[in-house]
Amino acid sequence: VARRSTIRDVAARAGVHPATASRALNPALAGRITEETSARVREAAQALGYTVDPTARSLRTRRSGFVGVVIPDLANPVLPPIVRGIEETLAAHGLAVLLADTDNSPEREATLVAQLEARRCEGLIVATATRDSPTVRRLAGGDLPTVLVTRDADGAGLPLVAGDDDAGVRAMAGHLLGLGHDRIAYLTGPPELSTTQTRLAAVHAALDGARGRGGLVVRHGEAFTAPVGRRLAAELLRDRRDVTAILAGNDMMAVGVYEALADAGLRCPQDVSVAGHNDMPLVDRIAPPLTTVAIPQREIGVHAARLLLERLGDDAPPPERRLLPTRLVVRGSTAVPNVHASAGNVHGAIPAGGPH
Amino acid sequence: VARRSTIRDVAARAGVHPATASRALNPALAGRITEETSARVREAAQALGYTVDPTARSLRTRRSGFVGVVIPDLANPVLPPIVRGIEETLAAHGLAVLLADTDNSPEREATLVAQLEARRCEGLIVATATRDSPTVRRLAGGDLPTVLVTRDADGAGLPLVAGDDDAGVRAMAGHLLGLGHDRIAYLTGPPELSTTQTRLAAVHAALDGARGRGGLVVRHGEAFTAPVGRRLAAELLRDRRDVTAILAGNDMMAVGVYEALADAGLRCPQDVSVAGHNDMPLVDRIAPPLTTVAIPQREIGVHAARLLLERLGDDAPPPERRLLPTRLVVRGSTAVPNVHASAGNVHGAIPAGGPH
DNA sequence: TTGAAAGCGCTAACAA
DNA sequence: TTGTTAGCGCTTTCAA
Repeated sequence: VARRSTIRDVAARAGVHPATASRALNPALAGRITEETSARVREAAQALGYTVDPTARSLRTRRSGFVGVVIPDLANPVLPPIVRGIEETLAAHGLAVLLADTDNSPEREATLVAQLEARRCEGLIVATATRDSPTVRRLAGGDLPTVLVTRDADGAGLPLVAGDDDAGVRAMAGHLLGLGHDRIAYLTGPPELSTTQTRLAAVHAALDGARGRGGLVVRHGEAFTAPVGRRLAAELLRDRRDVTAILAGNDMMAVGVYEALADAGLRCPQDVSVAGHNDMPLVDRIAPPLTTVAIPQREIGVHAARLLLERLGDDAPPPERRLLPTRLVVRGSTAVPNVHASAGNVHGAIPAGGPH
Repeated sequence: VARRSTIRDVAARAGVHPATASRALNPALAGRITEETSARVREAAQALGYTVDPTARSLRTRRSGFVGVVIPDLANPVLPPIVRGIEETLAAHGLAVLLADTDNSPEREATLVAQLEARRCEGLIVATATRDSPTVRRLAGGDLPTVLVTRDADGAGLPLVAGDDDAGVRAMAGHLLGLGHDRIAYLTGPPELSTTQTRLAAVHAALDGARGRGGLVVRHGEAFTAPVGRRLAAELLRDRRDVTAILAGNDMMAVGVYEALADAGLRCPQDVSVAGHNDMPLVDRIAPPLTTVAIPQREIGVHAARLLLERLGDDAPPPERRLLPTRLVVRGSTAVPNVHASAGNVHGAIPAGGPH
């Protein structure tokens, strides 16, 4: 096994001092070195197959070249495209991604963030935030550049990139009102998540004033999953058989709502309209195809990475909240209330709003 | 911003030499140090909030604590659970995951693997292998411990963890034969992937001898995607209207087949049965629910990580090919040929085979 | 523009 | 069991 060649080997071969070789190989120092010397060094490096040892460089420069990405659960279909967007963007800037999956546990979040700090990450992109996460609060106070994605933390003042849920949910509410619904239920997740709060606030803003007051029922569940959606919908249908539309906090919950409707012998959309949020893969193929709000996942990742890159620079701009445009996607799960739909379902996509 | 404390600070506070402090903090050296000294050092470390600098340690020990995970496309729903399994298992052993997404490009594969090597990863888990990947061939010859997942490389002799596709496909073929199908088509991906080869070989083994010879038609496409599945199925139906069952290389292709059938005015499963492979999320909710082969994704990740951990040790065992049991999942997309199905669809899961 | 010297923080080898 | 010494490979002063 041949020993890996070092900067000394390169220097020796080029007949210069290691420091000179180092400088010749550093693009930032171009111009401060003779082109001839530089060429000789590059040639030597090439011949020896030299690549810099990032560990040694890190030790010296105090820059690790790593960014930590903290996610709640990679199996959540919203996240992979976001992670991809982050990874691509950072890789283009020579930064590598250290992936940490907390499995939705605050304790694991604390541990993993501590480990990422110990590994001297240059920055963090955090998708795990609960509104009151102590770990995130600590990060907000510290000097490790941090950007939140998808989920916000109260009062932390950290930069955030997310879909414009407010506009998306308002567009969805408008769509339902336009169809003539006035007994609408909103099934959502735990209040600890900003996602829950933001979407719920938008629902209230859009529906509280509309038509006969009291037309909106809200139910919280402990997670954004199909089983929880099913349970909430079942309970709802027991109490309030008169609802004409059920808005789910996300697509998985909507799938659970489908089950509860089937259990109750109700048809979607003829008896009850259902809508989701996220537009995850295959929801356009389920029965009925789900009306939902699409969020620009990869773009969210790209923008989060860009925001972090900005903050890694010398003059970090003030924390920015960047909300990317969502899109209302109308499919077959929503229809005019109490009317037997017969013709083909409406398909289409309507912009729901831009950054604000 | 307070300077981070170093081992020297800890040593000074504990009144010992830095080397002693280092030893006291190293669990592997327990017993070779006075318990009293050790306690004093730990106390000092605690008081100062000391955490070792992994960069400096790496430089000295020549171990980075990183494992590179190279995947073709994180947006492919099969992969996230595998990555999770890997990440969890390695994290439990103090190893961090460096994620690299090649976007299915051999060039990016080469570049990213080179970068992971440059970063001194201790090992690699590679899911991008094409059967003849030069990059993977080079890794097989080198001394960087490498484990392949899901996709094998010809003659590289590298350890591999994957689902037992052979058993899974044979079980599926048996299921179709059992229903009475004899005009069966297999739509699959590019021959460069071992996935294609393995599954195709199993299809041949199970179907070539069965019933009237010539009953099997095979078509290759350039990718395992819905549009490709749709195109292949459309072409197939143009040439061979008599097929009674279409076996798709994976679930996404199967979804494309659904579209082609609808385009051709054919019903599934009444006119043509369709089956997939992978059992990705929501294929149980599409219309009709897809019969498919489930693969133990997270388990594959866990075993890949374990195999790598073994090889990181001093006495690496010989390369092992570990195939994990798959499961035939029968849903509503397969039925007896040429019979109008009316009753509820069959649901169930049958073990398809174990490791061999 | 280049060379010399030093040191990032840690731990392995050797000595006591 | 502990201390001493040295050096991992690199880059950045400082001096020429």
